Amino acid sequence: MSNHTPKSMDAIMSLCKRRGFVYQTSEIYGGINGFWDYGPLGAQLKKNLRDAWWQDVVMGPCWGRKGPNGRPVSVVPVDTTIIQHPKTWEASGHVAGFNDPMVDCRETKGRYRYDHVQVFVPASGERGDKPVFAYMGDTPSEAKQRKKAEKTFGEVTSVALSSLPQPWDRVIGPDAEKPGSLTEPRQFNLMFKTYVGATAGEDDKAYLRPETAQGIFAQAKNVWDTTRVKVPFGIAQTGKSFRNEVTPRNFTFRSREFEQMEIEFFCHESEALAWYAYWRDWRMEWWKSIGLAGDNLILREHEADELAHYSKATSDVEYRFPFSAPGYGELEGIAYRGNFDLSQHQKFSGVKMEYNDTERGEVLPNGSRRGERYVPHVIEPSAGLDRGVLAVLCEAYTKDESRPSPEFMKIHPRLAPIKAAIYPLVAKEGMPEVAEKLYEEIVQRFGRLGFIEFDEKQSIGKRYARMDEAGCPFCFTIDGETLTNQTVTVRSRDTGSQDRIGIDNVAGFLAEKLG
RNA sequence: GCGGGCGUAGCUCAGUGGUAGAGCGUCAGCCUUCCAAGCUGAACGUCGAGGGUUCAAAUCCCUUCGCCCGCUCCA
Repeated sequence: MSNHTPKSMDAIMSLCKRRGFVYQTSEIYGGINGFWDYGPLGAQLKKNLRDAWWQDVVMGPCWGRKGPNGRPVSVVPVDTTIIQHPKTWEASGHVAGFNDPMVDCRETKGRYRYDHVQVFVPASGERGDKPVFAYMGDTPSEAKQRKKAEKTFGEVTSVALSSLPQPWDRVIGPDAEKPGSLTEPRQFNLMFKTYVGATAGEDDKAYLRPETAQGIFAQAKNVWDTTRVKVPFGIAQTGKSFRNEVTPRNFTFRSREFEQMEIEFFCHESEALAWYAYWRDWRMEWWKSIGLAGDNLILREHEADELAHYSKATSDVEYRFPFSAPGYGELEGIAYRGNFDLSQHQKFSGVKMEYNDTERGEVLPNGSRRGERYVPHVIEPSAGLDRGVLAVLCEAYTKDESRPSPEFMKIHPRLAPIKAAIYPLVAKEGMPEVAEKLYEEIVQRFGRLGFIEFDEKQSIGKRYARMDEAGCPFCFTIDGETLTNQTVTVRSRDTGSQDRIGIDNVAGFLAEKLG
């Protein structure tokens, strides 16, 4: 199982196109880098995944399991705008973080964050005409360059590249052999910029959000002021975000426009680590429950040196995509962010982000509590919806040359865009009429979950094969026997097996299988 | 952003200077009482786009866009 050959990404992409899961955006104009559209089946698949998340996170959080405080988990939704006050992104750190100047190396083609490049220079300060040695901290270049520098100068000291005057003719790049290969620093704007107002100028510039999280943080106070929620509780949101990725790559995995499913779960600092572990473990189970079971899915705890400065713990749910194998690509990050974000908004907006927790503090004579005011800590399970769809597609793609349909999609019934197909075995002897009647009943009952197919054309094998590629889990076929004993066959996509059930039991069968 | 590969029908690909092709899919008809994706037929292409060379360009040259792979990046 663990050493199966990776699936072909090309084959998956071909199937996605020809069955209408994913198309390239603006394809008739030659496409545009980093943007993808969903076709009919893809749009429904994506909606089903989003709905599954919403159902399990907002409507019935964590499958009704109690939290570490012994109470049901409480989560409420919001829907915030893509364009927000520009100060939002100053507070969040994105304006700074998304504007990192980079330097390139002409010799090695390497690229480095300008403010992270250090240089070994003589400790004496006497440099003369000799070259100095640039490096990136905590990379192999550090030891290597230090060795060379010490050989040249003896005792060395480290200064920031930015402290040296340009052009850097005598600077040897971190991985280069010759001096003078580093370019001037260049700005990369990773946030999409736009202008608010029809006659807007530079003063009216705004950004398309690079994450949905900040809309939640910015409205957290409104939510606890107006909705009677009590800490601990979560706020959830799905929606589009935008990042001008340097290198969009790997089909839809790194797109410039993408959809997130984010939870910010607010709690008291003393309970935060327990909640962190709770969310981390449940989110992992959730991904398994929608069909990503097996060794392609892992939960990876970040090492201390990998953590953002404000995070006390972070883990990723990762999937082994065909293009990342044998490595993994991130589906969801679960981060304990302290109270960094709310504190930042408090600082930048001047609005107090403190929650008045009336269940804490000393007990007063009348039996109530004095209360405790604090800026809540937050656990952030942040998932990529499009990445989830991609993982589901990759996991579902199955090749079996022994079948009439050598390629088919084993999409979990809960997510499958086509839930069921109703077929007359042949288009005669009254079978189409019976099938149509069943079809109408099934559409009535299950049509809100996904597509229900009806088809009486061509041979039954051809129709089954077509459903295999579309990922439809069950086909119900009306045959001659149906007319005499009121039974139909259920043909299962994954095994090709057939079972007879009563025509009256079809709805019950689907209700059980579709969840 | 750099380097490499690729771009011809919905999909997979053949065609390397001289009338745009195949298989699959799609559609129609036939056949078919459970894999018959079988049979017959049909539709579908400014050969990614723009420019150039040539009597003639899918084919050669330049530019550009997109996809894939490797670097780089991923707050």
